[in-house]
Amino acid sequence: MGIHRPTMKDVAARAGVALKTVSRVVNGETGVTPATTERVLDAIEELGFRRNESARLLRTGQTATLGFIAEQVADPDQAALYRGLEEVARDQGFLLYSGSTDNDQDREERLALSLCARRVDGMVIVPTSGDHGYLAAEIAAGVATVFALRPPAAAARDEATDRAAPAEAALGDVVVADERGGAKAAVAHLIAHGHRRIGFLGTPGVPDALAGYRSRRLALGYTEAMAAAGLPVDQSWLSLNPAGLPGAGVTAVLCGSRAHTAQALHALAAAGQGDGPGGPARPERRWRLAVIGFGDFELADLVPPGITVISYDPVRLGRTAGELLMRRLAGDGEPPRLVELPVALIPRGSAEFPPD
Amino acid sequence: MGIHRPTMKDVAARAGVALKTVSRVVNGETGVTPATTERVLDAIEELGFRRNESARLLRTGQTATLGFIAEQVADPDQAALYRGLEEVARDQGFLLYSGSTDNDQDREERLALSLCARRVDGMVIVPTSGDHGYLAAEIAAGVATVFALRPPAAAARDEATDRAAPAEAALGDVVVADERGGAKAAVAHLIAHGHRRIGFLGTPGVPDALAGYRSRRLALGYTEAMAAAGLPVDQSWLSLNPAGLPGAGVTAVLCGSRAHTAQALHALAAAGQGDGPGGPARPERRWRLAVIGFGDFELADLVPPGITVISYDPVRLGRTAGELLMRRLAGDGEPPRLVELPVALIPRGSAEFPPD
DNA sequence: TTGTACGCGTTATCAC
DNA sequence: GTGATAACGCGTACAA
Repeated sequence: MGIHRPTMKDVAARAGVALKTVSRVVNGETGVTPATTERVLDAIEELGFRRNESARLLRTGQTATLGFIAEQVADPDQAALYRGLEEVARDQGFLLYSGSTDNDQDREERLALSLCARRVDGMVIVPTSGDHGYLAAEIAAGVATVFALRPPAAAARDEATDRAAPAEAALGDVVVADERGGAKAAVAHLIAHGHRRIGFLGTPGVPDALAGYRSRRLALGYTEAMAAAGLPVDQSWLSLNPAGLPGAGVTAVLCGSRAHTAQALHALAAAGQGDGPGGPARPERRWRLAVIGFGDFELADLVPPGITVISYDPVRLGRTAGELLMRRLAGDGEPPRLVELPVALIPRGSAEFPPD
Repeated sequence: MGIHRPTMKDVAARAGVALKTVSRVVNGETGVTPATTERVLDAIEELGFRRNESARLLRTGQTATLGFIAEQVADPDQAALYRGLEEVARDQGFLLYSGSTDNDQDREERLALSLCARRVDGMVIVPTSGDHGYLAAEIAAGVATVFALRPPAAAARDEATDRAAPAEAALGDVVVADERGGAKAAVAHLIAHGHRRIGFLGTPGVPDALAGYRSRRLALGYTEAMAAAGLPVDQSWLSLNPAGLPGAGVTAVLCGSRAHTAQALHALAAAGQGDGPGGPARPERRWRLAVIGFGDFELADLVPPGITVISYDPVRLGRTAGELLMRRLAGDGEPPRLVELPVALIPRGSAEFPPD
């Protein structure tokens, strides 16, 4: 509003000292008489002065600020990632800007450039699928950048060989979860329990969303694990329809996201004995299909028979991203790293039985 | 790093014009020859110039920045709240700082004052239970402030009469969910299904956490609803132990948080027929206790027999908070408002049957 | 111990 | 149309 916040100048005038003396007191520098200090502090108190950090940071050149750009900050995984990043930021005295792209490349670019215009020291970005060339100039100008949960321009990546395109690889560090390894472990788990006809429920065809990237990585691991076991894969198993699950000809299904897990469980519950979630007449017949989901969720152990999931630690992922950022800010000039965090299979019952 | 980002001065030198001309071009002001504009734009391109927003904002006085201070940003409710706030912020061209207090009053104060020192235009705060007098000076200086999910210094509130202490009420607008009304509706729902001995599982004794505040509000509504129905309340029903639930002498229980809902469900599953979540021998006997939770969660409909919850719309709550903030920034000088958003009972099965 | 002069990168007020 | 010059609120050399 029109209210004029007191500045150091005002404080100096009130205390009858020079600007620099106020600055000294505020910054706790030595070389000020206790008496003057007292006068300055009194003036600060009376005026309700609070140093304008923006002005200070303009002068000193560093902002002690990081940016977090997610596809959607409120998404459980990304919120947890944020949490890990915030831990690091807080410990190091950094403040955090945050924003969601909702999977819109223009929005990502606007957000990122806005943050750069405010001179954040670094950014953690959950990238959309688009091109990230617009960042090159900013990164070259010194804005440390870490990509999280997926690499930038994954479309340009050779996902089969897992080798990143050199240009994109040079943009910044990347921290991801090992979805591919997780899918392998899940399929191996199912095979160990006797399953042979295993399907995948996801959206590998959606290029733009984080969920699409994950689906592709999971599908890759799935395909590799099936091939390694010498099992044939019907192409329809890779494009399963939730509603048609019960008659899809598979005895087990790997779900690419929480949403897909929910869809599968709903479809199976509905197909059970037609009696809905109120409790089937023959509950032991309800779980003919083994289910493994990607992404843990609240009370997964209470959904009968307990939902087996592949999960990772998104908080740790965020912490790792933050630490990489800090290393860069400390002057680390090594080439960009790709960090792949392990995933874990959490068996709870929905995948620990043989096929019919 | 040591890299010198080009400034308007550099651009001016390169284009052979004055500083002000560059400023004019950058801001799209009228009165510049197309030829000069061209030269300036070329220089901008060649140098990779990007305006330093911090410097601009220092000069203009407004930062177009809001702050979001949560107990924990990654908490589902608060992440959703953030999302609603971000919608409003984005539409109005504001950037967002965010941070978590982890329920530590000092941390809240440090965060809030840091944001004020950076001259945010407004803040949305999920307050800790402590005193918020430290904010008075900032609010007086023009920082619009909205408290969300709980009022500041709830301890000083007369929770029985629901009247806020005047001093705290004057601090800023407040947006909360009507937990009290939700508890009333839940208890009435249970009574309508024939229940008479109804318990409450929560942590009303924890003063510091958001969960504690919610528990107290829910317990208040619970008590009122029981009294209104002329039903006696055994004091032990207000301090239930999850493990002792099956033998607590109640036929229904209202849970104060997702965590408590989970505890109750686990305890009941364990007590069921001793066969765990794998499926009870007599599933119809497993739900002797009616359960209503506060706070919806993923796949609540898949936990048999479907978990009935009281829920509200945290995204809407965040949007409301953002809109209140915008109204204040637009110059609204009305006395602080208390907005109470309605909650809804979502019946799914766990509370829709009579007592044994 | 304290103060002066200047610069950070931008916008705003005037002249020319 | 264009350009000096001051100003925003603060930090830093260097002088007093």
